[in-house]
Amino acid sequence: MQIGELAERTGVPRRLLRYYEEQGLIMPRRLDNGYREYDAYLVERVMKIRGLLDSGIPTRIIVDMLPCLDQSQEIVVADPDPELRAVLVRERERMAERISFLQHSHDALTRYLEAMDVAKGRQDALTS
DNA sequence: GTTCTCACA
DNA sequence: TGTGAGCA
Repeated sequence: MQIGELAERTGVPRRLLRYYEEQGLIMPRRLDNGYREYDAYLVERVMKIRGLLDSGIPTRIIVDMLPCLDQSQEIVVADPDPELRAVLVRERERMAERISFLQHSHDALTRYLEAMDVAKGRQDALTS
């Protein structure tokens, strides 16, 4: 598929897809006319990349994680870099903190919605 | 329609 | 990290 279709199927603007390519996140083939040609599996990959970026993971780290993203076969790490591992552990900790924060916000929202429903119930009881 | 690059928030 | 503009 061409860039327009991938953009539509992933919800990621064409401009951004080219940017991801520039960052080494995706490598489409080229047609004879120079247009980019994307394989179908890249739809999922782009969405996973989006998720990682939205979680605050920088592109340079996502590049290193690429083999784990296309989870088709077993992950083989040729050269286990201890430094990269340390970076990834820190990222995972930051992610856990954000998840915790979101969970608290989620719970607070749930309580507020319940309070709204209670208020609505009182209102209905009065006006009926 | 697509490509690219440069500038900029 | 991501966008806008101008060009071919």
